[in-house]
Amino acid sequence: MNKDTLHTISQRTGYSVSTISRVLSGKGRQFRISERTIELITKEAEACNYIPDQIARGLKMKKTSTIGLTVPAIDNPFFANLASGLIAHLKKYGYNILLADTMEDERNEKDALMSFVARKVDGIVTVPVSSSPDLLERIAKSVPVVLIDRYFENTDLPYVCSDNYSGSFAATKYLIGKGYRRIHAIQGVLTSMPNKERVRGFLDAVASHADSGVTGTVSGNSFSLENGISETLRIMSGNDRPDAIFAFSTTILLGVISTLRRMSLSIPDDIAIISFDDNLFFDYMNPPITRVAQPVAEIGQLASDILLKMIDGSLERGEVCQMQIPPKLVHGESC
Amino acid sequence: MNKDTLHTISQRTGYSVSTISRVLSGKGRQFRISERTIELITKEAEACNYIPDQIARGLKMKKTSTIGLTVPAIDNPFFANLASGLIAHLKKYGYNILLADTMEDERNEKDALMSFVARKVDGIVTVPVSSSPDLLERIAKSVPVVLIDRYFENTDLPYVCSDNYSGSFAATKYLIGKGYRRIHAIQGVLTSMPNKERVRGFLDAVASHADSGVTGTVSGNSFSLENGISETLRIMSGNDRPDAIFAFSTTILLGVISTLRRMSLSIPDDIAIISFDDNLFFDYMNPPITRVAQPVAEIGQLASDILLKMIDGSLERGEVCQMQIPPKLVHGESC
DNA sequence: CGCACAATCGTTTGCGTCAACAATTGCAAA
DNA sequence: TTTGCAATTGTTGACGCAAACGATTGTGCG
Repeated sequence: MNKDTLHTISQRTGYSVSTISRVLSGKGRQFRISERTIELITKEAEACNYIPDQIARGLKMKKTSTIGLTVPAIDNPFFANLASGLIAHLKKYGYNILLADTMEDERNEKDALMSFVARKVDGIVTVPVSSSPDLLERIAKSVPVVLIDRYFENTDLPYVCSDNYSGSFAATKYLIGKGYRRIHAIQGVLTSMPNKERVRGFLDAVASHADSGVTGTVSGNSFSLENGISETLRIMSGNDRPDAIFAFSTTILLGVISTLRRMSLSIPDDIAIISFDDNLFFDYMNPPITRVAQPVAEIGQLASDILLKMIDGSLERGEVCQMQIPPKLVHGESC
Repeated sequence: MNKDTLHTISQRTGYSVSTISRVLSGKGRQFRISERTIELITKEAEACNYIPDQIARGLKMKKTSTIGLTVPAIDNPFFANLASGLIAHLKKYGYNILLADTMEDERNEKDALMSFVARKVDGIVTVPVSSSPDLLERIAKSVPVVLIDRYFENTDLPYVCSDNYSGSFAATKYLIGKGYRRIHAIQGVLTSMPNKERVRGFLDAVASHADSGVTGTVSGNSFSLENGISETLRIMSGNDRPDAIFAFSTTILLGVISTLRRMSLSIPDDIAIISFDDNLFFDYMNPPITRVAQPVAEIGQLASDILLKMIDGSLERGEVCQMQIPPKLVHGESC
């Protein structure tokens, strides 16, 4: 299979390589190759199962029909869903996906991005883990790049993410509206933009109800299960227990839940829970979790649309294109 | 960034393209290029941020350092975990991953595989969705291919999957040991090998206890939430309710759980639940789910090891290499 | 002083494809 | 008959890299 090249077909049919090339890339009519020849060549190509060598074609055309995608952890459902949407959407336009899992490691990220450049991908979609945009900005000069979920201040790199501020703000307002007064937020990586925005939204919402005695505290330092566990333990063993916990990620949430359960505290009777992110399982938990669901599909769709526009040139290279999509509050029974 | 080629560096340094090539691919010493020259060229390459064009290199070397991976649905945690393990493992050997999501569609699978071939991947790992091994067998003649999870009878295509029969058998035995007597299994896609094996294991286990009055029934036809819901409704509204349900996948399980909850039946008091597959969430459900956990990481590891051996030739092309890994019963509190 | 042979680097080709130029017909109009 | 032009197909480089094959020095030795 697939040992044939334009050359071998040329030999077998007697036509020149370029005629074969033209016919098989659908330009036969355009170059006025006779119907008879077209049919003959097409038949031969089908017979021997010819598949054009994309490597050779890529070298010549400087276009690989490949998009590089990096995510911090593909086994995180949020990123898996993102990848799923991106892959499906970009496939429609004939693109293949080179996927790299950076495992939240800056070095892996660098490796992956360099590899993408070396492989001449037509574009890059990335959920960056690095704290600096330097490398990405260098790369963006020669390849279209779109960031997702996490982004940087003071750069023009295009990005799409959910509006973490408003999502966090709305969730906190919701808790307050439900009557909760001592709310504690367990945050993730301090330096990441989404986390900063979530903290800001949380604190602003609390501040706007300060006169009704609402207090908000924040602690934690990682989007991990362990962080959820240790912070829950800490705050619940203090003498000023909160009456509601806001988990800034799914993993944190699981840590919170398992710890509360071990302490025999019931949700939402003893303490209310609300979380960021969404997951199929949330609706099947006991109780179902109220959460701020990020519009993953939409984010992926928008990001790829921007990328495609940058590739075909309909979006100026200099043009700043940064968008935040409002997340949705999904009601469970945990508050 | 990355506009330099061996040629431009050659012009700037005055050395020939081949000298540059040798130095930059680490063969300077081997070709007795002088230390001075090596250093000079290396410096220049670093200065201009030279990255070898992998497309051109691929064309010449007939090796792309790329592995193609197809999964039926990357947003399914089982496959996401699989991909995660594979990517991490293959990265160690310098391979990049072309990921295709076939969305359980045979045509997508064909597209993806053809694309892999055209892109001259060095190897293919696939969770096939097609019911016929024809295409894969054709491809396997020119590119190393390893199947995962699903496989075909009567082929020599190498595969790695969990031992569905023994897993299913053990789970059923466990239920019986716990005292359950009327067990119903909700199955997935009838034609898929894993499903067939699970059914066989289930029925064999039941049969081996037929004299103690154990009965086993099977129904359903898809690894989906809907199937879980409709089958649960059906069997629970009959006048011969089972006392235990065996869900053959996570999605089926969720359907079962939601339906039971809507019927206000409590687990495991009113009815016991056991499931195939594993998931982080299982431990945080209420109650935690007892399940047959497939050794995803191990499967991925083994599959890539086999693939690597096929690539470097240390595994004969003709040699049959098919392995089934025993899954583990993970105890929750749902039985 | 000439020659062998190491030490050091260069020339050229080809991987498979596409595309810019050419080339070859035939046939109608002048 | 010549000219012109449409209708067909061919030739010939790149693309950037690696490797096969050479080429040029210089040094030690007989």
